[in-house]
Amino acid sequence: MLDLKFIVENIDLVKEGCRKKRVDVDIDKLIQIDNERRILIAEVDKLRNRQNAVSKEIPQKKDNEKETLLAEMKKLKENLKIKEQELEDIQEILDELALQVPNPPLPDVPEGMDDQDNQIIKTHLDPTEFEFEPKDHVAIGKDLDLIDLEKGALTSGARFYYVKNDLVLLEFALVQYALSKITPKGFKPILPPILVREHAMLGTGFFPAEKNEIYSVNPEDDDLYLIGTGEVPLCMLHYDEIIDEKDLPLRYVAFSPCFRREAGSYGKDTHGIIRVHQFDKIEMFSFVHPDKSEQEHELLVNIEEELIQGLGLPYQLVNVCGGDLGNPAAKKIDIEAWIPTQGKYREITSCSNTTTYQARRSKIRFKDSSGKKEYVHTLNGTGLAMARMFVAILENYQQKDGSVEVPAALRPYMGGKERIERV
RNA sequence: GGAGAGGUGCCGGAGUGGUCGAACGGGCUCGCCUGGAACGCGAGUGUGCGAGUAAUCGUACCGGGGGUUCGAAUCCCCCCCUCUCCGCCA
Repeated sequence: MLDLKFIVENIDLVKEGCRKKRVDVDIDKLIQIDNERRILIAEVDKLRNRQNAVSKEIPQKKDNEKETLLAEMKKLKENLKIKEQELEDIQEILDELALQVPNPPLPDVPEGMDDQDNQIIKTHLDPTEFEFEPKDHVAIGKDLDLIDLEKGALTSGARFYYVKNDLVLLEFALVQYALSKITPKGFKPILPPILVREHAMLGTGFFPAEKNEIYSVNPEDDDLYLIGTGEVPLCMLHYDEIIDEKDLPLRYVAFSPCFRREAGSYGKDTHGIIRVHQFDKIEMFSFVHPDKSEQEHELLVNIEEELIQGLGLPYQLVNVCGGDLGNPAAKKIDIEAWIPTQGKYREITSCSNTTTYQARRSKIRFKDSSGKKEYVHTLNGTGLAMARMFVAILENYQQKDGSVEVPAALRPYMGGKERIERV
C-alpha cells in the first residue's frame, strides 16, 4: 500500500493514479478520516500521558491523597478505553480504504482500459510459417503422449493436466537453461515454501484485491495459502527488515509450483493449457534502491528477452496500459509469444516494477550511511512459466511429420535429443 | 500427534509489579591517543505513530493478541515460532 503520509502529501498524484488505473477509491473520504484519526490520537496520547504521570506519583503519596488520585485514575481509565476503541474503529476503516489505493503508474505507462490498449514496444522474429496445417498444442500433446488433459480432469478437475514423457524432460531442461542464464547475473537461486501465511499475501498485495484467485488450505485449521507465484515467498525473504544500503541490490531467482483459481475467467482459454490451475515457474525478484528501479526493470526485461530469444520464439514486447495494471504495479512489461494456431501473441512472461508498494506493506526499508531510512523498490519478473512455454514450444517447433524439434539451447540439457517423437 | 524448555535491542545476555526503552558484555559509529595501527580512553548507537520549520516533546512497542492492575517485559488466558525427547513419516 501507499502509506497515509504519502497519500496525504500527494493527493493529486494518487487521484491521477486511480484514474489512470480505472480504480475507484474515495481519496477525499480517506483524507477526512485520517484527520479524524489524528485528533483521536492526540486525545488518547494526552490521556495516557496523564495516566503515566499519576502512576508514577501514586507510590509516593500518603493514603488520603492516594484515594483521590485512584478515583481520578479510575475515571480516566474508562474514558481512555472509550477513546481507544474509537481510535481502533477509525483506524480499521482507514486501513481498509488505504489498502485499496493502487500504486500510481509511472509516466510512461500508456493510457487505456484493458489489454486492447497495451502498447507494442517491439517485435522479434516473424510469426512462424508452416508448409502444412499446424496442429495446436492439445493435439500435439495427445499425439506424442506429452499432455493428458482427460486424466488431469479425472484426477483433479478442469484446468488440470498430466505432463508426460519427453515434455517432462523438456521442463527440467528449461529450468536448467533458465537458471544457467539468470544466476550468473547475481540472482541467488531459491526453492521457496509454496504454502504461505496470510500476512505474506497481504504484504505482497495479493490480499485483499486478488483473494478469490488464491487457494486456501484447510481454512478452518490453518492460516495457509497456495502461492500463485514465487514472487510471494521471495518478497518475504526480507519482510520487516532494514537492509544496509551497501547490500542493495538483492536479487533472487526461484523455482516453484504456482496455483491459481482462475475464478474470474470461466469462459476464457478453456481449451488446452494456456490457462491452468497449476504450473511451475522460474521467477526473478529484486530489492533495489529507489533510484535504480527503472534500470533494474530494464535488466529483468532484458533477461527475459534473452531467454526467449535463446529459445528462438517469435514474440512481441508490450508496455501494459494503466487499466490493465494490477494494484501493485507502477509499470509492467509483458513478453507475448506467437501462438500459431491462435494467430496471435499470448502473454508468456510479465515483469513489474512495484516501486514502494510491496515494500511498504512488507515493511522493507534500507538505511543509508547517514542512518536515514527509506523504502526499497521491489521488482518481479517471470523467468520461464512452464505451461505457456510448452504451448509456445510445441506449436512453434512442430514438424510436418508430427514430431517436435527441441530448441537447440535445450538440447544440452536433454542428453543431446533433437526431436520429440511418438514413442 | 504426546512431554518438556524457551522467545528481551545488531548479537550475547540480565531483569519476576512502579525508579525499565530496558543492567552488563560484544559489535558498530564518531572523537582522543599513534608516524600509522593494535591497545586504551570518552561519547553515541532501536522502531512505529502524533505534534513541531527544527532542536525536541508526547505516545506505543521486550514473539502476536486479549485480560488483571492506578501502574505489566514481569501476573493470567489464547495463538504463533524455536529447541530437546518420544511417536509417525518422504
